[in-house]
Amino acid sequence: MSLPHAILTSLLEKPCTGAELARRFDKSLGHFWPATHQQIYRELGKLEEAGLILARGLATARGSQRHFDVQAAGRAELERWSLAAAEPRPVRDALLVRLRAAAVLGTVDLGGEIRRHRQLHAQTLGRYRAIEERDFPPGRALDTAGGLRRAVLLAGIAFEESWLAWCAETLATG
Amino acid sequence: MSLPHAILTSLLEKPCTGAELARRFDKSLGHFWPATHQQIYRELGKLEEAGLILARGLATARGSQRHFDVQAAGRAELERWSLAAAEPRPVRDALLVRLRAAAVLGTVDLGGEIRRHRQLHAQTLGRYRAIEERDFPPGRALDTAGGLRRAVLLAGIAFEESWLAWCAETLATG
DNA sequence: TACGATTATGCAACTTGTTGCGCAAAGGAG
DNA sequence: CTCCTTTGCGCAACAAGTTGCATAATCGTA
Repeated sequence: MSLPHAILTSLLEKPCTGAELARRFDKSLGHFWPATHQQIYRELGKLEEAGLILARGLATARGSQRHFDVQAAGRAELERWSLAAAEPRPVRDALLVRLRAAAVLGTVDLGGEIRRHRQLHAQTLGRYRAIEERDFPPGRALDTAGGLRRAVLLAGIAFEESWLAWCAETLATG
Repeated sequence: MSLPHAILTSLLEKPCTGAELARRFDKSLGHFWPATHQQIYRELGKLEEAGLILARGLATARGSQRHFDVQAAGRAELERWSLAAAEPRPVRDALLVRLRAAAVLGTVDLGGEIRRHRQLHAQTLGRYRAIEERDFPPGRALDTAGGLRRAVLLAGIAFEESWLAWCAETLATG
C-alpha cells in the first residue's frame, strides 16, 4: 500500500507529468520504494479516479502530457497513512538464499558473486554520497523537512555500508 | 524466482512435509526470504510437477501428510540457479517513504513510530543473536557449510544493528 | 468410542509488481 | 515538408505475494 502514497509525496513536492514523476522517482524516492513507469501510470489512474489527485490536460489521446496536482483529499490521505502504524518488512535477499544453497550443495563457490555485489553496493553508496554532498553540504543549517530528508538518505547510506562491510568480512573469512 | 530455490535448499537440508517446511522456514531461511504456507504449498506442487522433488505419500485426500525429497534434477537446478548472476534488490521500506511524506507535509511527527520500529528491530536482533549463540558458539571450529550459514546470519545481524543505529541517531537529531 | 481442538493440506480470489509491446506526440536532420 | 528518432503514455498478460476460508486427518480427553 505504499506506492500510491509515495506518488502523492512526490507530487506534493512538485506536481508534474507521469513521465517526469517516473524519472524523479528513479533518483530519489524510488531508492527506497522502486517502481516502474507502468506501475506509476496505473497508480496515477487510480489516484485520479479516487479524487486524490487532479489532472490538468485531457486524457483523450495517447502520448499527450497530463500534469497532476494533489488535491486536499490526497493530502489528507497521505497524513492518515503516514501516521498509521506499519510493520517493517523483513529483508528479502536472494544472495543470502544462495549462500545457504551453497552451504548445503557444497559444490558452489559464490566468491565471485559476492565481489560483484560488493561493487554494486559501492556504486549505490557512491550515488547516495553524491546526493548528500549536493543537498546537505556540511556547515549549512537544516530545517525540519531537510533533516527528515537527510535522515532518509542516511538510512540508505547506512544500509549500503553495512552490505559493504559484510561482503568484505565474508570474503575474508570464507 | 527465489522461493522455489529456497524450498529446494531447505528440503535438501532435511526432507519433510509441507507444514514442517513452513515451520522451519519461519525460523531460518524465511528470515531472508519470507513465505506463507500457501506460497510454500503452491511451490511444492509446481516443483513436484516439474519433477524436481518427489512426494512420498499420495496426494489423494486433503489433510494427509506428504513427505518431499529433492530429486537429482532439483539439485542440479539449485546449482544452476545459485551460480547464475542476480542483482540485489533495492531496499523497500515504507518507514522511509513515510519520513519523506512527513517532510513534505510538515504536520506529522513520526518519533513514536521510529521508537516502535527500534524496538521491533531490537527483538529481531535478539532472535538472531540467540541463534548465533546456539549454532555458532565461539571457540568451535566451523566447516565450510557452517561458515556459510554463519555468514548469512551475520548479514541479518548487521542489518538489524544498522537499523538500530539509524533509529537512535534519527531520534537524537530530529 | 465419541467429541472437540489442533495440525496439515489445499482452493479461490485478490493485490502488487514485472515484462513486453504498441501507439501518439515532439523535435531535429535531411 | 518528410522522415526518423526520442519521449510520453498506456494496454495486456503474466508472475509473485497475500488473505480468507474449507476440508481432512490426528490426537488428547472425557
